[in-house]
Amino acid sequence: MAGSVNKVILIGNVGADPEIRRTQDGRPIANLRIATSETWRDRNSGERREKTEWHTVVVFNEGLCKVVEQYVKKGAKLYIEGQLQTRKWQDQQGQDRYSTEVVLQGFGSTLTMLDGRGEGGGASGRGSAGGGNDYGDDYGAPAPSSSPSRGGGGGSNFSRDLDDDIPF
Amino acid sequence: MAGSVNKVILIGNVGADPEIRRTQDGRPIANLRIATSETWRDRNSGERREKTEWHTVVVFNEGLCKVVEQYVKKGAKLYIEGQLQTRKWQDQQGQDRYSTEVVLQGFGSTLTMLDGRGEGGGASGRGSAGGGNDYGDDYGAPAPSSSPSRGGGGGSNFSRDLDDDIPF
Amino acid sequence: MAGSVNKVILIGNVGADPEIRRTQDGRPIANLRIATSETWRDRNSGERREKTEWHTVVVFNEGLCKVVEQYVKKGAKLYIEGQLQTRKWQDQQGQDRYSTEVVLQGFGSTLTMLDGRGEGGGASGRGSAGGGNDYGDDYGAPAPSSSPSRGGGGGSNFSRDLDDDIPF
Amino acid sequence: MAGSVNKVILIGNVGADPEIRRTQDGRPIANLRIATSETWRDRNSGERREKTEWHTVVVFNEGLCKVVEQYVKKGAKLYIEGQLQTRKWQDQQGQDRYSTEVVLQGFGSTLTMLDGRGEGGGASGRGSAGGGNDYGDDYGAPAPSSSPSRGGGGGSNFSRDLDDDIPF
DNA sequence: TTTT
DNA sequence: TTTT
Repeated sequence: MAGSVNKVILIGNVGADPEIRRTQDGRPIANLRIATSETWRDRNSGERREKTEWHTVVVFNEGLCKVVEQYVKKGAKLYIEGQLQTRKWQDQQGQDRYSTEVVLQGFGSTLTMLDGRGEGGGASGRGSAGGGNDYGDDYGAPAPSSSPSRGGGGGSNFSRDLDDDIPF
Repeated sequence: MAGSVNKVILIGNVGADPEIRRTQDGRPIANLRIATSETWRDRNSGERREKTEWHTVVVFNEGLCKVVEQYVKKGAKLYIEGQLQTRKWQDQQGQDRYSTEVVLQGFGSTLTMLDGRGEGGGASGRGSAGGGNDYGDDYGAPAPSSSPSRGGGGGSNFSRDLDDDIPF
Repeated sequence: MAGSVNKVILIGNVGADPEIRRTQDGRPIANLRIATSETWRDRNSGERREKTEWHTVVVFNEGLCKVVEQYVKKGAKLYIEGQLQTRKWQDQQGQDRYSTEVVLQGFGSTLTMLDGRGEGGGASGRGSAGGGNDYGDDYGAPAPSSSPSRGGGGGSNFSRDLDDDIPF
Repeated sequence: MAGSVNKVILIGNVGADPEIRRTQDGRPIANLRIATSETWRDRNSGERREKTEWHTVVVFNEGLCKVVEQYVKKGAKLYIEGQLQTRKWQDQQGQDRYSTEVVLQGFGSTLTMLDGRGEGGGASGRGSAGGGNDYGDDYGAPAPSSSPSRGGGGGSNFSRDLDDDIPF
């Protein structure tokens, strides 16, 4: 479909240290749980109320996974830009189940640390994405804020991620 | 949590005529299924490939529900701005299940028709939201593009929606 | 025009303490300068490079102006959601000049503090916008994160701001 | 600055056929004027009012420039995702002037046609950006919806665009 | 200068 | 289940 947009923007806090798994062919996948919350004052009682929403974020991009692995800890405040994706799976009873996740994978996906933790000596913006690979040519301090690399090394992660049916 | 953002932006097509239900106290809730899709060219085969993602959109705002009811039909192209929300429910076996939806409810939620269908004589932007109610003071043709009303009549839909545990 | 979107999202740091002015009829207007920056590694030299962009942000909303006045100081990190607006003015030679600003005024505009400074005892999200006025019914600590109020008191700021030709 | 975001999202109509210029070294730059507008009903008079905002959009990305050149005509409805950028220039009196533009250049920039005009036989989403070049490997119908290519041919446009001081 |  |  021409003219389609699927974008999620979150600013929230990481609920637990991220898990990093690997596909059979060695590519990393990071899983994050991020909380966003709203507070408001109840019209009747005047009490302050809060509602927290938990989001599952899945990072397929190799460069962003490195950032997650090195810098993102429980409690970190992140800016996330990704896409909504619902995947189907079977539970133990063989029933179809669906899980919706915020996926950071291809073009336009970003993860930025907002609380300045873990910065190993240098700031980095998305501009660092200008090279073929955000991190491979980065011999100095790694980048705590970054965008996915594309077209690096043996081909784009993006198209392969869509082609393969990665078991996750 | 101060400093939290939970935002979803979609541009896609409606998969079926919307369903409008009502809560016990008469407020409307509209359900939409929206498809977004990406196409790309496979690196190896050179073939064009496509992946469609389906999103469930739930509209709690009364004014937006009217717009949905009157103008949104199967096939319509929409711009949606809402929030991610996951709700828990029990299946027939009594097991916990979770569904993630794009909710249009409070501040910042928008729904805009992008294909010009169904426009009953007048355009309307989000500026129409300046009044106490987007539609109540709209003596002419209703607005196919709009933002939620707030503070109208007997209280904010928003806080009541969050307070009540609406069975949907 | 039906189907129009004009949205700016910034995360950056405030360059100087904000200025608050007032219109003839007493409504506040806050001006902020916000810096965003990108860093990247030069492909040839391998050096890290940085480019900073400065944005002028104008806050018309009364509630958001209070937040700015009380909490936003030089150096604060903010999340801003507003609209692009270009206004025409005459310089001293009588020549037409144009200035483009990020305006926080009506529906969908937000300002959120991301560094936790200035929080006077309670967090507040956009949910607080559910009432007729975000701050007037806020008997406790004011909210450092908020969305514009609408429809409060003597009418909507939004429509009046658009109707009036405020000299700013 | 770690943790910086500079994003503009527009949906609007193109006011005139785009202009395409070239830098000394042959790279294309497209200029677009895009109108967004809001309509609302005046609180007092009840009249419908409209305000149109004009945006200058500058496309540096080579692939997106091709799309603009081939498909974007006066009147087209576009979705644009870019960055705010203010550049300084001197007028004929030697005075400093500033122009703020929405720049489509590097990571995260997108241009999508929303009205289906000009589509030469095949849809293309941002997924097409998975390859080294969005258009170079596209021997079939060109893509009316696309994302910038990166890392194609003799280096990233992005870093060179930032390095060079392109006279535009 | 667009669009509705 | 949409759209191209």
